[in-house]
Amino acid sequence: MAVSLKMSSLYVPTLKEDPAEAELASHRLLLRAGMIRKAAAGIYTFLPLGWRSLHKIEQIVREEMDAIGSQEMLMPAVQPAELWHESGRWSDYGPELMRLKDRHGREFCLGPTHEEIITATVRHELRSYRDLPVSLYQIQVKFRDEVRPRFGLLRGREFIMKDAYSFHATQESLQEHYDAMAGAYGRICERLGLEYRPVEADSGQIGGKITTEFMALAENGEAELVYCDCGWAANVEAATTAVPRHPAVTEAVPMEKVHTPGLRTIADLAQAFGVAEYDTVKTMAGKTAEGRLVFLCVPGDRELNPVKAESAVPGFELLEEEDFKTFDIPKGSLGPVDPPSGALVVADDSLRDTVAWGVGANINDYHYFGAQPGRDFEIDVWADLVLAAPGDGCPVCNGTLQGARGIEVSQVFQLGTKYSESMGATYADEDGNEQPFLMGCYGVGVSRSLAAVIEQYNDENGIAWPVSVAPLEVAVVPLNVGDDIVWPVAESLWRDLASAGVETVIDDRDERAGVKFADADLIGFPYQVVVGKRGVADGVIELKVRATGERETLPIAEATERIAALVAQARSALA
RNA sequence: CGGGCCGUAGCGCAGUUUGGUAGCGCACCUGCUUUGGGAGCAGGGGGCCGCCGGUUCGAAUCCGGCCGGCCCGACCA
Repeated sequence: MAVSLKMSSLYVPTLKEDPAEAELASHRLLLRAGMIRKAAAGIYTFLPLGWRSLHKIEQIVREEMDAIGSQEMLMPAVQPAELWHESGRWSDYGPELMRLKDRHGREFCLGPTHEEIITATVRHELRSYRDLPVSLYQIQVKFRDEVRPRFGLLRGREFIMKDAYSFHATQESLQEHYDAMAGAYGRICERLGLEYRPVEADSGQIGGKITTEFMALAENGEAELVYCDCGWAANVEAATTAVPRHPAVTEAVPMEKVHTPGLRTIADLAQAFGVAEYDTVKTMAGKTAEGRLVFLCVPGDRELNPVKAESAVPGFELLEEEDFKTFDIPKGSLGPVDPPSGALVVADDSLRDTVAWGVGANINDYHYFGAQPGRDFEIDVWADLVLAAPGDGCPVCNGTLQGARGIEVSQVFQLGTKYSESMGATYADEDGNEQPFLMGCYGVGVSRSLAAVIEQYNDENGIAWPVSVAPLEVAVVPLNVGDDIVWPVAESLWRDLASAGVETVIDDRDERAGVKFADADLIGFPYQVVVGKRGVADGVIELKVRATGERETLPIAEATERIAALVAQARSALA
C-alpha cells in the first residue's frame, strides 16, 4: 500500500499570484506551489509537499551512497570552536562561519561543513592501516552566513547537504573511492532527471587539489562553464587550457606611438582604429601580497581569469580605484612598454607568437601599435591567464567549446592530508610508522538540487516534475465531489492506485474544475486522472501527462492497471 | 560593505509629491445562483500604514534614527 492522501486535508497553501521577492522559476514555484515558506533571509521552512520531494532526493542520495559502501551517520550541527582552531579555519573561514557562545561564554559555530568533526571523531578509533579505507556520510542541515542570500533554495544560508568523508592509507585507495563517488554523483543526477555536466573545477588557493563539480545546466545558473562534444567540460574559472580561436600576428612592423584621446577601453580603441579587438592587447593592473605592481597582458578580446592570475602571481589582487592614483598609472592606457620601475610584467601564453602588439603607452591618451616583445619591451613571466570562453578550442580534441551556465549541485574533492596533518589524525602503516590519513570529501547540495530540478522542469503553468522527485505521483481529480456517480469512481481509482503501490492524492475539495486543474499543474503531479460526469457516463476517465500535456481516454476498468504501468515505467527510467 | 529601490489586510498593490484619520484586486466568512480550465451577484470580517523619536491642532504622508527586505556590484563558491 503506497501513500494515499486527500487534498482537503493536506497543508498545501498554493498562491495564485507571484510573490514579489522571487526572481527565479524555482524560487517562485516553490513558494507558489506551497512547498516552502521563508522564515528569514535565506532560511526556509519545508511544508509537507516540499518535504516529500526533498525526502525523495535524500533517499536517492542515500541509496547511491550505500551502494558504494559509504556508511550513514549523523554529526552535530553545533560545533566547538577548539576543533576549528586546530584546523586553522576559525580564522580562515571568515564571516561566513556563524559563530555563537553558550551561557558560559564558550565559543561554538554552526557547521558549514564537517571536516573538523569527522577528523576529530575518527582520529582516536582508526589506528591502523588495516582499518582503512573508511567512508562515512550524513545528510544534515548546514549553515553558512552568506553575505547575500538569494534565489530561494539556490543560495540560502541554511540548507540541507549530504556530506561524505573518506580516509585512506594510499593515494590509489583515495583515487578509487573518489572515482566511485564521482560515479555515484553522476547516477544521482541522472535519477533526479537533471541534465548535467561533470566539470573540471577551481583548484582554489591551495594548489594540487583534485576536484570535480557536477553542474545542472540552467539559464540562471551562477557558474559559467565550457564544454566539448568529446565530453570534456570545465568551469570557466578552472579551465586551465584555453586554446584561443584567433591566430597570432606574425608580421613585425615598426612601433608607432599614437594619440588616443578619451579612448579608455579596448572596444573604443578597436573601433576608432578599425582593428579587431583581438588585434590589441589589454593590460590589467594588480598587485602582489607585498604590494608590488603587476601588469597582466591578455588578448584584447579576452577576460582575465582572476583565479589563474593568482596562481601565476601568488597573492595577486586587482587594483582598486585609489591604487591607480597611488601607483600614478593611467587607467585605460596601460601597457608593457616602459612600465613603471619595479613592475612585474606577465603576459598570457597565447600572445607568445604575436610580434605586433597594440598596447597602452603608460602615458594618458597614448597607445603604441606594432610593439614587439624583445625589441620594444620585455615580458617577465609567461602564463596562462585568460578566462576560457565558448568558441575556444577544446584542450583534449579538435572540437570547439560551447558555453553554458550551471548550478553546482555537488562536488567531489581529494583533500589529501590537510586536515589529518593539522589535527594530528594518524594511523600506523605496515612498518608501524604514524602517517596522516589521506582524505576525500564529497558534497551533494540536497535542497539546492530540489531547486535545480525545478529550474529544469517548469513551464508557464507550474512545475513538471520528473516522477522520481515529484511529491506525489498521481492526482485523481473528480470534477464534482458531490456527484454520486463521479465520486465513487474517483474514490475507488484512488484506493486502487494506492493499493497498486502508486503514490496517489485525490482532490476531494469542493472546488471548481479550473481551480483543481490549475493547482494540479502548479504543483506538478506527473499524472492527473480527471474523472467527470461526461466521461463516467461513457465508462471512461481522462489521463493527463503533466510533462507533455498529452491526454488519453481510458476505460475505467483498465485505468488502474494502465496508470500503474505508466508510473512503473517512468520510475524505472529514472532508477 | 558601496549603489538603486521597497516596507500599507494572508498575498499582490494604490494612496505619500500637495498632511485632514485608509483603499483596490485576490484570498477569507454568509446566502443565492453556477459547476470540464483560477465563477457571478449580494452582504460581511480583517490594519499599531515596519519600529522609535521629532515637527504639527492633526502624520501612512514631512524630518531624524533604527530594523527588515529586494535588485546590481563587491564578497563567497
